[in-house]
Amino acid sequence: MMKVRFAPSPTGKIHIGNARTALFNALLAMGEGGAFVLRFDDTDRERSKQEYADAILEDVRWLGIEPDEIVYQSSRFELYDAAADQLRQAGLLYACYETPEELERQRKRRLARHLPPIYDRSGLKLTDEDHARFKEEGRTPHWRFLLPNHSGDPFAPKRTDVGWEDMMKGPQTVDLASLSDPVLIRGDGTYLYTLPSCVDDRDLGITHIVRGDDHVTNTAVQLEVMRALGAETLPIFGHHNFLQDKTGGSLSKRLGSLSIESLREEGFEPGAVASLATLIGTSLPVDPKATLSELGDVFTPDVVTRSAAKFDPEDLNNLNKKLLHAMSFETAKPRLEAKGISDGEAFWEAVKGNLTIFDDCLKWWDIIKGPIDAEMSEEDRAFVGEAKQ
RNA sequence: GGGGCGUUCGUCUAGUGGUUAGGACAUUCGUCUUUCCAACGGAAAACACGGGUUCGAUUCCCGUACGCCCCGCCA
Repeated sequence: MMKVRFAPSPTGKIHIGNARTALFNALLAMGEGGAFVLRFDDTDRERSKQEYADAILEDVRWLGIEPDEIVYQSSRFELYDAAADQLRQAGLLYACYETPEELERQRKRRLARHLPPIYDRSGLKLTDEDHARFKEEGRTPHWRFLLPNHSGDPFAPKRTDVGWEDMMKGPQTVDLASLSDPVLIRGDGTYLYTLPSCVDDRDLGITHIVRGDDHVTNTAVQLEVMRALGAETLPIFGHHNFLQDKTGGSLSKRLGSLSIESLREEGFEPGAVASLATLIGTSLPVDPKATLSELGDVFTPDVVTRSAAKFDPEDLNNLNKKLLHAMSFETAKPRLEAKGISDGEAFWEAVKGNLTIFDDCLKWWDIIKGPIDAEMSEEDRAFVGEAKQ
């Protein structure tokens, strides 16, 4: 059975770009009757907060995704410990004692010499005495995974292409010789996301992974970690393009107004947000769909294009407007009642298309809140007033 | 510095060695409607730049520019 996951780290609120990743996964699973796992990557105890996890769950549900399973990585450390031991025994996880400052210096030095800023594996050269001395000094190591980019001599790496068939980008290859051995465990003993992610994807039986294309090189590393852990079958990966703001900048930098939470509070329909998040950056027409299953009917991974797509929040207004226009009173009724409008059918019909003011009202409770009353004609004001009572 | 990916109407995109370069959103005009919205119909709007291959390049090749991503004890 197909099983997908959305794995945010609960260190903040999610925005429309994150929602896109969640939606792609959910829609993929939906088409195959698969399961959706919401996994909180909260191995960073400092920055992870339960309130963010709760907020993300609320956002995901608001978009129409009900997780079949919710997992916190913070409750699974024994599994990661076991995996780390397994790698250590296989000689694939080695201790290093460089400080972040030292590593930074080394990177700069290599860059200055026009060399790729890759870790030189000096940790592998440490003798037992070295380790004992560091231990005596009270220094704790961070641990790196030895990438299989050599034939026997780790100090003589050679081009090693790792490839996979990407659901969205087609055939991909990454040269492991162009990467540093990834740190799996920090000096303080906590895990970076790589190992837990691999362990969980295996143990939870994740079959398909869709995520942003900033992860393409990570995927090569993770495929190797999974192989080293003895995974019998590897997940199928898909990397989607990113959304940019109007100016071509990164979306995460202007999280505020585009967080799912604020869009919800502004009164946008979940269908409008989900439709835009899903359909922008694909070859599909950006048509509002009221439900996830309608989106699922048209979505397949191959419609996602390869380059970043500029995203204009204005489009949300139009989608929302269209959705409201098509919305029946039955569907709208609970929404109206929640706002304290008892006999709302006349009001709803008015909002849907019989009033001049509608053009200015992109969300129906703009009308109720009344800030635009001044722009209304006498007639319209009387009509709305009547409908509201 | 190295590597990867990318660049088609304002935006999201389709597509091709010879096409009127197609669609969607937005824009605009019109029809309908008492009016507005909606609906329907029409219009305007694009192949990043420079070389090369070719009878012919938006398409193939090389280069340039620009953008994004990766090369983190972030995810």
